[in-house]
Amino acid sequence: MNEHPLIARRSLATELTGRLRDMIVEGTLKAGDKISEPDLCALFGVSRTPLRESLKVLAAEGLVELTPNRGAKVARIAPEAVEELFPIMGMLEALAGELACTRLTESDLARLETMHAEMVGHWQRGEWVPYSRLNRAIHEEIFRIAGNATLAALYQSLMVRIHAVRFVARKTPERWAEAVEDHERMMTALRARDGAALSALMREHLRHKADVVHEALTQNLI
Amino acid sequence: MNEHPLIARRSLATELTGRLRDMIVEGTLKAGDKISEPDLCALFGVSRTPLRESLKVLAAEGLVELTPNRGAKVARIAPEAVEELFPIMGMLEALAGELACTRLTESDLARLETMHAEMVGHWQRGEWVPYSRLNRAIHEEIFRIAGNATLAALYQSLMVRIHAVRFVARKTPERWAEAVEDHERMMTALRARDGAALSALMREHLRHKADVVHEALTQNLI
DNA sequence: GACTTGAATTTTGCATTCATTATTCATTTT
DNA sequence: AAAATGAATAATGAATGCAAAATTCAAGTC
Repeated sequence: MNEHPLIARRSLATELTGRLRDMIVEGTLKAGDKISEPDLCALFGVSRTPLRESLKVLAAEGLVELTPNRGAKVARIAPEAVEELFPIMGMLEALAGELACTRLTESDLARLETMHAEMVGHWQRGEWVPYSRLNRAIHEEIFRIAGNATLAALYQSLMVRIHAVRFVARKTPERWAEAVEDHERMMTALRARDGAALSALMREHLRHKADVVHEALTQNLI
Repeated sequence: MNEHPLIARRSLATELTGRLRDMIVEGTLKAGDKISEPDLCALFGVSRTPLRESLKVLAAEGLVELTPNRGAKVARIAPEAVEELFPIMGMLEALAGELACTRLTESDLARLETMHAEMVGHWQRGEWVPYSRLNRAIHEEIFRIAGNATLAALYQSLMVRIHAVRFVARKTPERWAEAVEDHERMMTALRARDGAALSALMREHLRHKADVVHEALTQNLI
């Protein structure tokens, strides 16, 4: 059925919003950077109208700061804001875990087991980048299994806001081991389909993550 | 100090965003309504540029649906989306309650006691509108006490999304009594500064609220 | 009479233009 | 020389203009 999917048509503003969001998240545009409308217009070859529309959207998302008559800057996330976000994200992860337990199929579990094993392998070999990627993928998979699209989208949007601290969060060996240990416990709870336990574990896992970031933020400022 | 506060300057787009959001939340613009750019421009006496910017922002907030080349409609919230939102809001309320318990001062508690007593009075006299207003105020107060601005803002933005169901949620006498009972228990937990208990209660309270809405949605469609 | 077809009209997306507000930089003043 | 003033320049905010797309509606076909 529906062999010919709708031809996706995006407005320039929508396209720009995505590209700029990527540039901010990937660090091409750094926190605090002034965003010059003329420069970006030249870069993308569009006029100011769609660019300004997308800047307004990014401002609503909290990625850009708009000051009247003074233009746009890439939002500089305050350490306090990060510390406010982590408990929230912890709760969302907890909910995701709880829901995931109620809907988990055998194939879901098998997939998670594979991903988990692979992630642990990367940890054992000290491969930070692929470890991070799988870590992220596992969390996303749990949200997918949870089956609450609004929840997943909300988590995603909060995750984007703290993009700046991703690089800061270089874990010490102890912290890294702690994170892997958290994941081991999470897998145990998943196998038992113990929603309450998984929920609590995921919240604790996020609390640990918050600690890591807090340490990084208080030691060497970004 | 600072007798002359900064003169707040808002762009037309910002002003429009606020006004349109109010119109949608208050029901002046109803869910599913087509939003005609020329009409609204005439209504507010502005050109299309700032109006379009504000529509883009409202679309990002989920209040408006924009279809390429086909204009804007007031977003029609799907029952599934409502059911996805309630567990999320429940978690956020739970977090707010937990945090509030750790920061609650005597004067905070006194204020909540007053509000609660007044709200119960309205319930006893069957005064729905002032009851609702105080109910809302109490929840907002708990978020204020929690001291996490990001959390409060997030809750607020989700609350706005389900504006449409506010009117549906005409409680039956039993449901109304249940809600008041929930609030009684919440006050008890607050007095004892029992964060875990309050957290659980607030989540349950939201679950009840979700039930009321679910009943309304399945019986008579909006 | 219901269903197409296609021109006329309206609406939308984007570029351009104009007015207003910042910013920069040279000049003057202390 | 440092600070203050003001002209020149650049950037932003908003309106207008224009091309492309969608909608409307009347005429034609089955």
